[in-house]
Amino acid sequence: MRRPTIHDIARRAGVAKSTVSFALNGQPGVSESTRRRILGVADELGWRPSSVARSLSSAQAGAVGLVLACETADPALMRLVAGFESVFGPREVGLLLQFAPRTELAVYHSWWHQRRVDGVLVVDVRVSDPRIALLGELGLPAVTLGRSALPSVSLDAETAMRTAVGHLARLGHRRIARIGRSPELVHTAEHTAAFLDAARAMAMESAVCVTAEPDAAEAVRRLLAARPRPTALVCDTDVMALGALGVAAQLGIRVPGELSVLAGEDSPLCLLPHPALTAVRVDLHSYGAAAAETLRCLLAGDRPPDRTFGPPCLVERGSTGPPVS
Amino acid sequence: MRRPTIHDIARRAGVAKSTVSFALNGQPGVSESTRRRILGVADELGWRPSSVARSLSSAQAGAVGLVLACETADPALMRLVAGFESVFGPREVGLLLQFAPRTELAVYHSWWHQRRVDGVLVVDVRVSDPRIALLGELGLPAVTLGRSALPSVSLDAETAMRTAVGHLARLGHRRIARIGRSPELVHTAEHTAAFLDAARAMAMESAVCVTAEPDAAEAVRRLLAARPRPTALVCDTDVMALGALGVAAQLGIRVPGELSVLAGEDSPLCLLPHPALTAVRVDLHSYGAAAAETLRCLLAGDRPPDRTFGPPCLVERGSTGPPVS
DNA sequence: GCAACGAACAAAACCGGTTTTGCTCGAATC
DNA sequence: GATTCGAGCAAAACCGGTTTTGTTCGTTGC
Repeated sequence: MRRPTIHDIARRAGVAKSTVSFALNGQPGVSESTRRRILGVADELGWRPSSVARSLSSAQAGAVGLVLACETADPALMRLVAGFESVFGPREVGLLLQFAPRTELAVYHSWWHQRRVDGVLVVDVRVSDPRIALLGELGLPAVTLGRSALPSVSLDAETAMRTAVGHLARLGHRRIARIGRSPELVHTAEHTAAFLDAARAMAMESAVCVTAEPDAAEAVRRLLAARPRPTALVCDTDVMALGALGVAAQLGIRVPGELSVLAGEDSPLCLLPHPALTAVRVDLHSYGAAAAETLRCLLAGDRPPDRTFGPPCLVERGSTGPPVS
Repeated sequence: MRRPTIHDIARRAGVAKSTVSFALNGQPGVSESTRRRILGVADELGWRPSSVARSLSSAQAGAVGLVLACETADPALMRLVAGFESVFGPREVGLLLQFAPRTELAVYHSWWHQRRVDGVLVVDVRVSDPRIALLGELGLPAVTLGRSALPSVSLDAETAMRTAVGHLARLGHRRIARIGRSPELVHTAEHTAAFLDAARAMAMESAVCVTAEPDAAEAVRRLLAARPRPTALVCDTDVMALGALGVAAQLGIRVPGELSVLAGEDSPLCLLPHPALTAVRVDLHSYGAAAAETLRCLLAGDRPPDRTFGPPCLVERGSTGPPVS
């Protein structure tokens, strides 16, 4: 099947191809009758613009990029990506995905040189992240999920942690712990600070934060080996929360009686175990969409304000309850 | 930062831009000394080809597409995608992702018209899938994951189910059940047939297959309400298996004593619960890579043979054991 | 009645590559 | 010594759009 070009339309309508271009783009300089004739022919031929040709002359790639560092199939990421897509998809802006465990910087370089993308979304921002500097240097428009020197959209860690810790406080917990992802992540750092703040505000007896890297189950085991043992555990991700439930089951610790488990993100996974996981729900799809919207603004030439996304809300299920001493 | 073009190189090296193109692409017709000079200048200027310009003249998009129907964040999908990427990423072929719950066909049409992609990968093939017909009609190169009229790579359902059922048979199970995804999926249909075959071959007393749609937990509950109750349950996905463990816990059914649970795919999720899930391991990353490799052949002009990927292997963990009557 | 103007369109340049064609010149052939 | 021939390169066409520049012609103003 041969795809029609504006040249074909021009020939068929008996006009110059520049006229066709003007007519199709609603530019002035074409009489109404000619415009209608051209649109008719274009429709008849089933013409659609070649994104490549348009990109070349407009110097716009018509795509945005996302580089993923981890090969670990984080379910949460997929929902973020779906959120990105909900903004760009309908606008016919492609979403280019690349996995690059250790070569993220090279990918950005490559994309920029090849003019493959108009902008990028950056997830899992680290403290003093080299990507931020590079993107600024290249002048490649970017929006980060998590605060950075670039335009960003971030989660409301304070409210999230106040919600989580407040819930546990109301249930009567006095010794709480939290397990998060790598401490190098801005997300983790912010949530750790917010967790400790909230714990102080609620006058917790103890509040400790540990990292799930490299082995989340081992980290949970160590936490639960402490004496006195924390009676509640806030897990940054739902996967960690599932893991915590597993460790508790293995150690014969009853949930929620002897240990309350709270997931810092909600997803269908939280419904699977018994008891189901109480979670702080963040709408990752909307979060992703908000980031995409911000990038869209940036690409349109505005300087979008940094946004905080939220607030999260608590979804109470069976994995949290009053501590039994 | 201005990006250098071959025109810049040509001016600097004092040659025509066609000569630069030949030199950079290793074409004959350029003397060795000129070629070296041009490569030197290109290197000095930090030149990289514009993918857009190259696409326009070569009539190749330099990208392949993937349309996802489901917004449900299936962790398995991410690993497949990572597998695709492991083939295309290093070759600087972009992976374009689009979520299109009900407009998949429109996306293919649009991509084809816009010349956005050179080919597509199709996941979750359904019986009599309209996408297959459309792709054939458009002549858009495609590889399906799961058998179809198009070039495909599929899983070895027979071996997988023989492995799973054989394991259960050796443990002494006589009444087994299986829960799978939508029966419309080719993947499900093939695994159902293979499961029933294997059950017959092992002279099972009973072997029933149900679908997890729309509510997997409810389906498991119904299965476990049957009398006599099946003593083992094969779950097509690891998420379903987690759900089955949850339901069993809720009903007070001990795993693996009263019910063995086996996951049809392995992932880190299988390690989370206690007992951890015995699984039939399929390397989804390699499976995705095999599909991508097949598409690459197709794009290179070969007609690749349909491949079966496998065989899977059994990873024994705690969720399966001899039935206690 | 003639210059000035603007509407409507054609023609051409451009984006940054690839590919075809054409030209020049030195070496080999007869 | 005139004729091929081919190596090495320049020039131009091309991909399919967008954008700038030119051209024609009817209308308006003085």
